[in-house]
Amino acid sequence: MVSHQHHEHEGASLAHAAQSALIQAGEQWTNMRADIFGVLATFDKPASAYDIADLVSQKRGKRVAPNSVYRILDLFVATNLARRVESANAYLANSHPGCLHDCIFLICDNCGMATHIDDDNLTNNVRAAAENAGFAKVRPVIEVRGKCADCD
Amino acid sequence: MVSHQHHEHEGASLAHAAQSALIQAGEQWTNMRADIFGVLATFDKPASAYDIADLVSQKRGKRVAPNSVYRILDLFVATNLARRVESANAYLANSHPGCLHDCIFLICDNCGMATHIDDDNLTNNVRAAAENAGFAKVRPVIEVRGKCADCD
DNA sequence: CACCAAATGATATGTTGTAACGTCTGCCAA
DNA sequence: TTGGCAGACGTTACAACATATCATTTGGTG
Repeated sequence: MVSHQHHEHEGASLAHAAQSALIQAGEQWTNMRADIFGVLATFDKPASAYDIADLVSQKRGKRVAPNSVYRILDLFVATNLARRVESANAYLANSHPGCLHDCIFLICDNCGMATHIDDDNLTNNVRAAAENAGFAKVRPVIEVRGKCADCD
Repeated sequence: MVSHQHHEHEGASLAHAAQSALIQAGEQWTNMRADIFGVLATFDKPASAYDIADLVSQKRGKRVAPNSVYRILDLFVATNLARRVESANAYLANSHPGCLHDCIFLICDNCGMATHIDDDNLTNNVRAAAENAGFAKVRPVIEVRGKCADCD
């Protein structure tokens, strides 16, 4: 297996890394974006845009509409600050923004908890298989549903 | 790569194989189920439950509610007659019902066309990686978004 | 200041999915 | 025969997820 070294951030360190990555991408780190990233990062399971909208609304004492949240989540996904979990219609903060590669998500059907694996070898094989079949600009979506160790 | 041989059905042959598989599973092959499978099988791209509801309604000259379609699609997925494409919130007929294994779907972002690859080697590696991380009863979701050969 | 671009707000609506309960039909046992 | 049960399907309502459109605010720049 191809070894791959990187830092897993959390808390303030993660927010700071996200801020750097976003600015690096030529985008602004606004208060709204900071709040949304902050809320997203508190989840250990995929968060829906509506969940986030509710919490950010509380935090600000003023309603923030889902569409504003979607806009910013889309930006986060585009800039690799967050990932969309397709099988959950929800989002996760990327624990290593700025480090570009495919992730494999594991989501527990019972408690909803999500974790991720990085295995470039595996994801590259999926990419290769798709390209072999004539696909280009491929974006692998690799998620595994099941029971986590705690719920098993 | 582990070689894997099976028959790819289409048209009436596919419907017949689906019927056999469903009965094999101890379920009934009703007119409604036949109609829904029939419509689903005409698509070469993932079909939403609402798409199917519309077409089946036409075919029967009587409104069939999405609700009913979902019930039957869930049954089809459980019995391996159909697959859910998570990244499209839609469904595909399984071209080899009765043959149980993980599929890798390729979906074109441009035209929506979907195809699938069977690579047991690859899917088993994904399973193994998840089990290694403490997950049980794993169900891999492997989809690749990109541009198909025609749209490239 | 006047202007512009980017970010966010507000409102409406479209799409996907589920819950709850009613009806129909076929079967079987009393 | 009749009563009761189970499975399939119908009907209605609603919840959850997502996008479109246009208005307003904000901060920089000539």
